[in-house]
Amino acid sequence: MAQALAEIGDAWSLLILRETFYGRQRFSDIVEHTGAQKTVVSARLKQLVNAGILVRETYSEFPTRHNYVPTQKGAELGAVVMALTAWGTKWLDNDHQDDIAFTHHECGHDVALAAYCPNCDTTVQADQVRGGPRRTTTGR
Amino acid sequence: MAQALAEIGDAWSLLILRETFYGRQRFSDIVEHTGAQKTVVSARLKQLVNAGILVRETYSEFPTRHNYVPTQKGAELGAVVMALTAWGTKWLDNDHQDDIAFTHHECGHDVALAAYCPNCDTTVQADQVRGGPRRTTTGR
DNA sequence: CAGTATCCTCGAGGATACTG
DNA sequence: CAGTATCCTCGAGGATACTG
Repeated sequence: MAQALAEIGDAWSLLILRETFYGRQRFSDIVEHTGAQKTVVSARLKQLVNAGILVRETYSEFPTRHNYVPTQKGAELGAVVMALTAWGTKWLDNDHQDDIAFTHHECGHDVALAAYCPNCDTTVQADQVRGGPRRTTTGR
Repeated sequence: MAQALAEIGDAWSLLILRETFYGRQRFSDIVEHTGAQKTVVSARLKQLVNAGILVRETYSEFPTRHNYVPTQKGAELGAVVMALTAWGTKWLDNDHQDDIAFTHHECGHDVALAAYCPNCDTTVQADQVRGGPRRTTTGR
């Protein structure tokens, strides 16, 4: 997890990534919607492209226009965004202006994150989930 | 989500929180296992307690000993930790020394995060999930 | 629009030393 | 052990101006 956090960088990266999920994939859109400085967006975008989380696609040469599109690796950070959004919605008295909705493509309904136990083949309530160090053969 | 990120603070907070999930709830344990400076841990702990994510429990007066225990609000950040860990495991070639395992209390098996559609009453594959702005601003 | 180049400030966090 | 107090450095990011 520490490495995941290092790879993502910081909050700006996640905010930028969310914009690309929305379909806000152009530089100016991202700057406008995240409220970050252009220099910051520029730096994060580079970092995210470098990490293989986004790809830069040039869709117009004259004038120069790029889209920053999530890769598979980037798209799978959607779970992190979902978890964060769900938590914020539940625990923070925020306005939901900028919230992202994740919907089931087939039926159009909102999906939620849930813990799933492959053994019992059921979703598991949070209070039935225990966290602990993963035991490896290499030990401590 | 922006507010959630603000409330959490930064990567250190999440790393500290994970330790408390483990059961590493004492100051020195946290310092040792996160590798953060004592000043940093002290600051983050204060911030997390203040945000209602952790509570400080004194379990010994002489000598002074405290446990930092996740509240319900804090425990529910487990989903964020799970999402981050799962992503790191899949996409980063890391060593899993410090990984946290989340298990189904009833059967002891590992649980995974999944998107769940209440409408269809099924878990939904990632590629069947679409993200979009919640407020109907017509998308573009 | 889509950035890069500079300058400058300010605060986070490392190191170290101290207290209860 | 469980922190707090200081000092100091260094780099992130705001402001502003520039290029293609």
